[in-house]
Amino acid sequence: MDKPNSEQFESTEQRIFEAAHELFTLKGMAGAKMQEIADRAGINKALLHYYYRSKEKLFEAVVKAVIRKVMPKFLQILESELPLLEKLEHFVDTYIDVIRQNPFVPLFVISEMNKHPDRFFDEIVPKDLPRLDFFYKQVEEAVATGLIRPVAPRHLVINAFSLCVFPIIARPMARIILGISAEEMNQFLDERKKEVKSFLLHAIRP
Amino acid sequence: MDKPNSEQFESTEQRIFEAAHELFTLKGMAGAKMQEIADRAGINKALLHYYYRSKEKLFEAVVKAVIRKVMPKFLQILESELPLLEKLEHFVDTYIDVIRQNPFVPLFVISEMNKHPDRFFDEIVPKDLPRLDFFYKQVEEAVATGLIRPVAPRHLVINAFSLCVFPIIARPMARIILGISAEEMNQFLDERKKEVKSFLLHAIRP
DNA sequence: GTCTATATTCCGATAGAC
DNA sequence: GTCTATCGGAATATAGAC
Repeated sequence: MDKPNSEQFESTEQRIFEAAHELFTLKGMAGAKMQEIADRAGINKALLHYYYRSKEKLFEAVVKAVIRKVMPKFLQILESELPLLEKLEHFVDTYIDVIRQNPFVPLFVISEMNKHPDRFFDEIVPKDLPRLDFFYKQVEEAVATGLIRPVAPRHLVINAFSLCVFPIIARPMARIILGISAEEMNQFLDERKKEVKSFLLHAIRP
Repeated sequence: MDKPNSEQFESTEQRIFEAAHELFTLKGMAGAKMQEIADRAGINKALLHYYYRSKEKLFEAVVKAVIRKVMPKFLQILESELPLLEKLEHFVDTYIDVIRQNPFVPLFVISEMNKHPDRFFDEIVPKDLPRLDFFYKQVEEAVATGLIRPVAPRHLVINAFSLCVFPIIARPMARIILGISAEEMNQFLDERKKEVKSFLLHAIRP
């Protein structure tokens, strides 16, 4: 269907996007160069401008896609119909899995959000993001019935995110803090799902 | 003692360093420009090269200073002689305070560590960093005496760091997750010290 | 030590042939 | 749609006067 180039199963535009995604998440907006992106996509620099008008636009496209893909996913888990404790376990399991597979994405998003906070709130974050109303209600009910001790629902959410994300995005720093080898660090992260679930559930038990 | 310039109480070299510190932590190596740094230091671009040979060297100086100043500080708290539970509370209190005053430093360190992990382990991280041997022993004893439930000491350390650091460095993201205003986010972070301490201590109680 | 002026390299963007 | 060639500006770095 396409040009008979050996590896050209995806469209050029798609290949550009993927190369840009990889390099932007790795090096940030200023650090990634158009030439590099073109090289990785296996095309010429001029084509970048043909498909996306400017570096700025290309960057925006990547940021927007990442945000719109990642953010709703985890909020939806929290808003699902699962019972509270299973839900928290499910959240930890899937979240840690996804982040370990894409370790640079969260740090990229956090960095860029800090550099241009206004842009994100005005343009990039989808207006229809799930809110956590159901989750909050579920927590309050669990407190009322004595299933868990009294906890502030918002802090519980952020605690769950923190415990999952931080050790992975700050992996080299964690290695230094713990004073362990790369090998041991891998093992440490392998234990992480079990440990975080245990920690979370113990923290909120009555 | 110096030139009688109105604001020149610190040496030029120092002013350059501080300007560089500010801009590098804010924008990263690629994002900060030499011209900007010179402007903020109130001197000429050429002087940057007189004191520090290149942008690369200036950047290294900043990174090295930040790491060597910040990292030992918190490890020392964990290695202090305080009883375990008070120590954890003290750690949370001071750590959250410091990070809220310098919200960009941890993210900067984490980002740069991810970009050049080897450099850090080889050159930048001080060889005499405190190790957490005493802390680990203290945790094991607390488990043995029944003061706390059985927990993996390393995960406890990283959990404490995660809960303190993440919400502050990922502040805009946290705002989006929680769907709250800037005002409410401030209040949320004000509650944070209390909530983290409570969460940590509940998580490890027998 | 500090400045102005300039060299040099790099990078984003465009023109124009195919 | 894709390429080569090139422009124009920005950023790092140096030369040289004071």
